[in-house]
Amino acid sequence: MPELPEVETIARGLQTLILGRCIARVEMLFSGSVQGDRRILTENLTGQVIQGVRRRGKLLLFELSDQMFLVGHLKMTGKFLFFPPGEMEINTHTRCIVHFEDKSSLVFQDQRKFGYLRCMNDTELADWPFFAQLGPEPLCMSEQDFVARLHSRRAAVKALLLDQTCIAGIGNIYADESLHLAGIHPQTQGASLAEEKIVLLYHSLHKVLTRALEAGGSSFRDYVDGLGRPGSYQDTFLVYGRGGRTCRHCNAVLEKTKVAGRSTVFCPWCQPKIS
DNA sequence: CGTGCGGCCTGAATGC
DNA sequence: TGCATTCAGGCCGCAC
Repeated sequence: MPELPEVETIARGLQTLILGRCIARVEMLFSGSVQGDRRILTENLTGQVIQGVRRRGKLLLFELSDQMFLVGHLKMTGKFLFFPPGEMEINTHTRCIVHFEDKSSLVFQDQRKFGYLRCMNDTELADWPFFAQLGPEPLCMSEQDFVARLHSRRAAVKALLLDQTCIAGIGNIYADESLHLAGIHPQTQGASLAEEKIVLLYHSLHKVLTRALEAGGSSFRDYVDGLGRPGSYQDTFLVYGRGGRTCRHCNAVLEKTKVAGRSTVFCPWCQPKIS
């Protein structure tokens, strides 16, 4: 499930691979993977040149000519794969192929069909509610802003980390990992957290995201970057996917519960209920 | 408005 | 063995 570090790794990798390439044709193999007008994607992109590949939250933004953007959300199983000329491989999960003029290609695969592509200009992008309502980037926001956003809410702190309008880019893996590092119980209400605890969480989140970026992301299930390479941060998971096993810090048995409808693992000793 | 939960989708893992 | 159930999870839409 690609979160901030994975999507950032994909964006950086694809940037070097497809910058300046000109789109010859966009081929949709499954129309359900397009949001909005499908014809814009298949008809209006021909001749457009890739000007940049960026990330905002978990969104991948391909910047094109004429203030146009090809926007992609990978959700859980989405992948963007680049293939040099003559090397393209497609399978039953291939949803869309962007053919470039030099015969190289960018393929969108998505087993569970949750992910999507959409094409829009800069104004439409800015007016798109999901994009407009995204919270700040965790690696760019200030400590004070982070404290203010969590301290003013009554929901469970884990639900707040997952709320993309509160903070953008965090998913289940990095929520659990950063809460563990900060020693905070995932069910704790934002408003009842001591300010110094929220500051600690801010720095823990920074640490976890930075290390995950250095590791090229996490490949717990099937994440790979634009060249099909997995990340390695899953080797250092402290809690995610480790329910029932022992805490690497104190040897207590890690508990598995549900918070905000998501499977949640935490250490009952390192992350006590009252913080 | 803030919060919580079901549904979407597929395939791997588990249960009987 | 074979069938049925459970689980994973980002985000939308709905109910309270």
